[in-house]
Amino acid sequence: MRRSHHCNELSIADEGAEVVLMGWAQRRRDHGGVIFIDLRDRQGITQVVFNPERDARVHEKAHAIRNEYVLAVRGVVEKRPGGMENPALVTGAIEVMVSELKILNRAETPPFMIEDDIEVNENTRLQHRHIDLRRSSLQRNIMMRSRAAAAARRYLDEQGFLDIETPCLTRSTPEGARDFLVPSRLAPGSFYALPQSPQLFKQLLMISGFEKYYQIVRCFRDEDLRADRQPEFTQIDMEMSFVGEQDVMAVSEGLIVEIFKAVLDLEVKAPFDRMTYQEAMDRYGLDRPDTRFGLELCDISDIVADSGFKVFSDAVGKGGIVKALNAKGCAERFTRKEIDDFTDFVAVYRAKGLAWIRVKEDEWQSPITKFFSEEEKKKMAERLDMQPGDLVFFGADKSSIVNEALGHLRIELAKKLGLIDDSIYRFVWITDFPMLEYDETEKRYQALHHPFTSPAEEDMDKLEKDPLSVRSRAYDLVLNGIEIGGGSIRIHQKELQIKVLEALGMSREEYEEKFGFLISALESGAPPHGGIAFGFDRLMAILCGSSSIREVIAFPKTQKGACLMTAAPGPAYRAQLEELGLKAGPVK
RNA sequence: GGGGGCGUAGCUCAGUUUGGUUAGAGCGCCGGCCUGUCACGCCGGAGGUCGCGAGUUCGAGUCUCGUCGCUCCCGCCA
Repeated sequence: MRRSHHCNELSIADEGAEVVLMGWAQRRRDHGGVIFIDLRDRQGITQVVFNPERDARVHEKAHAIRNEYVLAVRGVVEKRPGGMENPALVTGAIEVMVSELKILNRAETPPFMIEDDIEVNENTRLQHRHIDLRRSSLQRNIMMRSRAAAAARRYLDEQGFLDIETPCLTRSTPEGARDFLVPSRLAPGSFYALPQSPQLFKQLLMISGFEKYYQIVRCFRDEDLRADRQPEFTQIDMEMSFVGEQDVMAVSEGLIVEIFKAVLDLEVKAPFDRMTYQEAMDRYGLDRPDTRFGLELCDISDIVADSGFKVFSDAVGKGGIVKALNAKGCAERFTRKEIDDFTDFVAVYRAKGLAWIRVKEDEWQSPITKFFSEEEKKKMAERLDMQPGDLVFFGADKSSIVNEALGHLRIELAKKLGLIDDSIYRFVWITDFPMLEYDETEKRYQALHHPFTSPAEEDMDKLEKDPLSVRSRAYDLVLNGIEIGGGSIRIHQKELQIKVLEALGMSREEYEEKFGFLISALESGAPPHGGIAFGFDRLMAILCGSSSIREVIAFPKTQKGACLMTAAPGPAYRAQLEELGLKAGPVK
């Protein structure tokens, strides 16, 4: 038998045709006489019928069918009897009256039902991922991912980008994330590293003159996992020569538009909004603002700098800030207990407390009101637009803590208040990032993006005197509060690259050893260049409406980095270790 | 490294607060009946290392300690 149709294709127009379908037995309904099987393939479901009056032998054979048996059936498409149509099924108007059945394979009863609405522990699902992947929501996600990748390749190819592969076995660059190491057999005691991204290779390709590069590429980072972080993940990686920020952003917008069209049949409007890092931090507290709703933060440091409320005045005195968040009309929306819960919520971000004021008709109900002068109250009320019925939260601390705590509180409040419309996609470019940040534990400057990002032209002279004020030519693309991509215009001149590496506290020996090959490449005629990389898994999670990227990855790892199907990672054989010159336990 | 949640039948969960007879339910599975179902229906049945280990106790699914796994978050990570 040879398959003639998929299980979503047949309709009333095919009535009378003899067809062959192949797929899995989704469900069996045996009425003693007639037997119905919902036959499932990757496209859909068709009801096939075994009727003893039509064919006693094939009906008898159908008794053996159980869930997930693999079947081939030949039969005639028939219009279902009046009133028996199933409108929930695309093929619900017809059924296939089977004349020939071949059981291609039997199957053990699956550990869980192949249905979407059933809730199964994730570890059971991951142990039997091949079965889990049969569920239609995962089939849909994986198919959408394939369509997105195809759209990206088509678009980038049309734009003149070359798909060039870069090595997976490469050199460790102990900057940024922890590397996965791969021991070398031919050079015992030496190690390759798996790439955290093809960053340096794509820059080298620009220096080689390829001008436009892209790759849908696996990247590896040996850090702790999250719902949106796996140890291996996929980027849509791009790099272009002779471009500035605007060029990279424009190509990126075109790419995103194409992907949304291909996957969701949705017209996304470009160009996207732009916002500086500073504005994002001021208004939203985070460098990846969710701009689908308001509830913005407001700085009141100047008003309370000399306040009688020590928590506020001390914070400002020590160089910190005081910011507020006005939850309009929420004075009665939350109980005292719930407000206390918000204090616990922000404590996670190291906020020591969360002050609040309920604005009543004639007074402010709050433990802190009594500390403020009339003047301070008046200014606060004005700046925060405090109206009766409002509930205002305050954070006071170092700016990083206040912003992070209130930034997350803002999102939490929006969720609780139903302010988020998850049918819309709000994109925003974040620009003008600071070039460096100070690492308290290591007592040195670190690149916020990476050390190959170019400083902004006009800040160049501040690199030595006031490094923290230098802005970079980096840009992130944020969608609904999630960072989906980031990139920069790179440094293409040796002198500047060295200056930046030195600003990061590297000695000449150190940068020569780690990045000597890049520096010498920059001397060989490097064109100005820049690029971007999109987190493909995160993008797909948003497109699929999933809260975890594990739902858009065929074979994801658990939070401990294990693959429950293959039991990776596992011990090595002693002989393998010996060949590699390694001593490590446990061994087999 | 730290904090929270979960772990009882193949799956989802109740039972744990207050220790006490033979650990229950729904779905699934197996058998029987049933010719128009689509979550088919009816009858019957099988199925348990209560994650694992120690402790307290006359007695532990239940209390204590340890440990393992899954998950969310902080740190870490761009």
